Amino acid sequence: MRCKSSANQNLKHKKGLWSPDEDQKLKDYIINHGLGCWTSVPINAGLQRNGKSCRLRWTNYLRPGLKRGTFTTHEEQIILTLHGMLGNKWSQMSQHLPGRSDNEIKNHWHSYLKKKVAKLQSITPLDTLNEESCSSSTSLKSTRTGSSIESNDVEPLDYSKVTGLRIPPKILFADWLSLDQFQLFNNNNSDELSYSMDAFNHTCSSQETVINGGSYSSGIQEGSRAECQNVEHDFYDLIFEEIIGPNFNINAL
DNA sequence: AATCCTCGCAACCGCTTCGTG
DNA sequence: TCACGAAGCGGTTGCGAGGAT
Repeated sequence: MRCKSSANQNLKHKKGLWSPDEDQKLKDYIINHGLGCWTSVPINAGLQRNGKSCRLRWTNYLRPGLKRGTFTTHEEQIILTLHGMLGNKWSQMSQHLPGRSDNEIKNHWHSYLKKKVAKLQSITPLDTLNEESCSSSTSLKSTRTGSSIESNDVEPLDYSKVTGLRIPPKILFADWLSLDQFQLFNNNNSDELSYSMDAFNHTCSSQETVINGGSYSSGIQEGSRAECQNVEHDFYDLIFEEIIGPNFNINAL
C-alpha cells in the first residue's frame, strides 16, 4: 500500500477543472503503467496535480467502463433500496451499480432522489406504505425501526445485527449470492426474505477471509455472473418492495 | 436584453482507515 | 507498539449552463 514518496512537497499543485490535455496525460500514463502509487502518478505523468486529485479524476471520470448519462429507473430503485439498507455509503452502492462512481451516485441522490423521496413522504408516509405491503414481520423489517429512507433521518440497517460482521462487506452482489440461495427465497413469501438475509450472513462469513486477505475475486464461476446480475435485479426489486411498498412508482413522482 | 435563480456536476477538503517501517 | 503516510470515503463547495422574471 505504502509507496516511496517521491513527491516534491513544495510543488505548487494545480486546482480546478481538468483540461483535455491533462486527462490525456493521466489516461496514457495509467494505460501504460497501470494503477500503482497515486502520489507518484502526477510526477511521472507530468501533471501539476496531487495524487488525490488524479485518483479522483480517474475513478470518477476517466476510468474505462464508466456509464455516463442519466440514471435509469431501475438504477434509481437500486439506489433507493441500498440507501434504505446502508445509509450514505456511496462507495458501497457503487459496487452494485456497474459503471457508476460513488460521486455520481452521491450527486444524483443529493440533487434528485432525495427530493423525490421527500416528496413521496409528504404525500404518503412510508409507514403506511409498508403496513399495506407487508403484514408479516421479516428479519429485514425487524432491524429497521425507522421508516424514513431520508439520509439524515434514517436509521440505516444495522449490519452487525443482520450479518454478524462489524463492517459491511465490500463485495459484489453476484459474488455472495449463489443461484441456489436465490431460488429458495424467490417465491412471493416474506419468510423467504428472511432466508435471503441468512444466506447473506452465511456467504459473507465464509468469504470474509478472502475479502480480508485482499482478494476481490469470488468463488462464483464467470458463466454464472451475467445470470447473477439478472438475479440481482430481481433481488433489489424484492427488497425495494419490502422497504418502499409494491405500489410505489418512481415515475409517478 | 439583462439580471437573478436554480440545478447538476466536478472537484476539493478533512477525516478515517490501513499498511509499513 | 507506535508513528507516519498513502488511500479511501463522505460532506461540502464552486462554477457553469439554462430557465425564469
